[in-house]
Amino acid sequence: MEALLTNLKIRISDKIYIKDPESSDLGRKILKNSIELLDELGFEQFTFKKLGARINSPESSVYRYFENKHKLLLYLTNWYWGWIEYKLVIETYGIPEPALKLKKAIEVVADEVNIDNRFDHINEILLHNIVVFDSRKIFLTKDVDQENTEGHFMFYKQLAKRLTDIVQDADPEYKYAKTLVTIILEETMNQQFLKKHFPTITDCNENVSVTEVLTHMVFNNLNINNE
Amino acid sequence: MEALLTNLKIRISDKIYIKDPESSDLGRKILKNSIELLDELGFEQFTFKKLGARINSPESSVYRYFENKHKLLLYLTNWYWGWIEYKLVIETYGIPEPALKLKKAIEVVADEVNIDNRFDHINEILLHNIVVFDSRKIFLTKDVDQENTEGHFMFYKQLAKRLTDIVQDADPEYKYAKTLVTIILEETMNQQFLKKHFPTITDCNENVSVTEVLTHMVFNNLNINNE
DNA sequence: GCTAAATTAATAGTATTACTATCATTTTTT
DNA sequence: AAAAAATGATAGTAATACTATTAATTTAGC
Repeated sequence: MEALLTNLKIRISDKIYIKDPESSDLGRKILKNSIELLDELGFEQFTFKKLGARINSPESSVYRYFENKHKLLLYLTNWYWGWIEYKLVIETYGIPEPALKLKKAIEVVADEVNIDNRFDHINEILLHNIVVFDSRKIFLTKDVDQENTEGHFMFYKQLAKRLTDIVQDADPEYKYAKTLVTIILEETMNQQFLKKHFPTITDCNENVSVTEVLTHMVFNNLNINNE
Repeated sequence: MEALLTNLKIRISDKIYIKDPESSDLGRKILKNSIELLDELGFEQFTFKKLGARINSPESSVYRYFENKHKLLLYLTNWYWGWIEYKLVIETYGIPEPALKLKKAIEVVADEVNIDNRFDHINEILLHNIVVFDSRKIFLTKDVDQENTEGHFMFYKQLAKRLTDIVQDADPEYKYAKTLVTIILEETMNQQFLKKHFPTITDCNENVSVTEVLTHMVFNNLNINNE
């Protein structure tokens, strides 16, 4: 099965890029190196000029792929959520029991990330760091609403919807499934951030995983027969 | 009691500003107008030049109070959390019953904000909008760790600690009090944000308040006798 | 009420960022 | 081999995020 799925492509909306970065050597080089550079510098310090210097291309060439660095970050986070959704579907497909399915779903979202060899030139571990650190910045701008109508956050919303269905399947009576799901998604990232930078105000640490805490919290909230 | 407390001052660490903005007319003008302008423009579009234009002072005068706009935002969010902590102490002081105290605490953190006449030149409603929208940006920079050691996030951590004690009082057996508290704090803001910009992925709306949902979730998690 | 000290205004200047434009060169397609 | 497309090399602009300097004004101490 693994072998069959090589050279998969996560399809990102063409409104996010000017020229599909997956369609050329330079484009793929931009993706690979922007992930590495974003991880190193953070979003604020990252510039197309620095990226250009790193790949020995003028910044104007980068601008032929992405309008600006915000769109590039948008591309990468969409890729990340698309990838998580993809893993979610595959890994929960064969599980008939709703509670077990939910348990697995939380693992897919919250567990530590490993390199996925099916996708070349994307370092999923570094990308995960970027998502933890910078992904909220794509929402938190004055253009949210317009970007939202343009479908720039589709993958995230789609993933939230899919998870909501799983929660609702596990407990059809539960009233706040949507909020519970956004808490799972946001707090996965937030708790990972706190664990690293503010260890005194979180219970997550070397021995207690984010998955463990969130799973506990979710199942405590739901009313589930067999668990 | 209200009257007694007029002209209170929330003490912000002097490492955050160059000159105390509460100490002069110009300083207070900077605070008042930066809150309004940040609310209008958002953090990214806000500049000291625009602020200067609004208050008819050169930007160089603003730089005498704050090193840069990041520090200004830090000042304002610290003020906000200091204010919430202050309200928390006052409003929960007389409540002996731990569960009720916790209930009240969540209200103080998550309820809609009103103008507090004890603090002139600070519009708490606008400030709350800024906190919902921009406050995460003070953490999410490459300098977090250094800023943290310099005590720039004291108010937030202090508030988290105080809330953790209240949770632990209500249920001494609960294992994940710290994480529960950071979820209350962050999701207060996140759910308010979603309610406004992504209503399809949250249960919070006109009729269902953020306080209600978070309270439900917290109490569902804890093991509490009388409630 | 005067002097000194501190604060603010007015103005100019610099390095960096976030782009856009142009044209030459290389690569790809047919 | 010619045409089309992509990339490189280079230049330029407006805005941002500051720093510096000097003049004018306000405030504080006596």
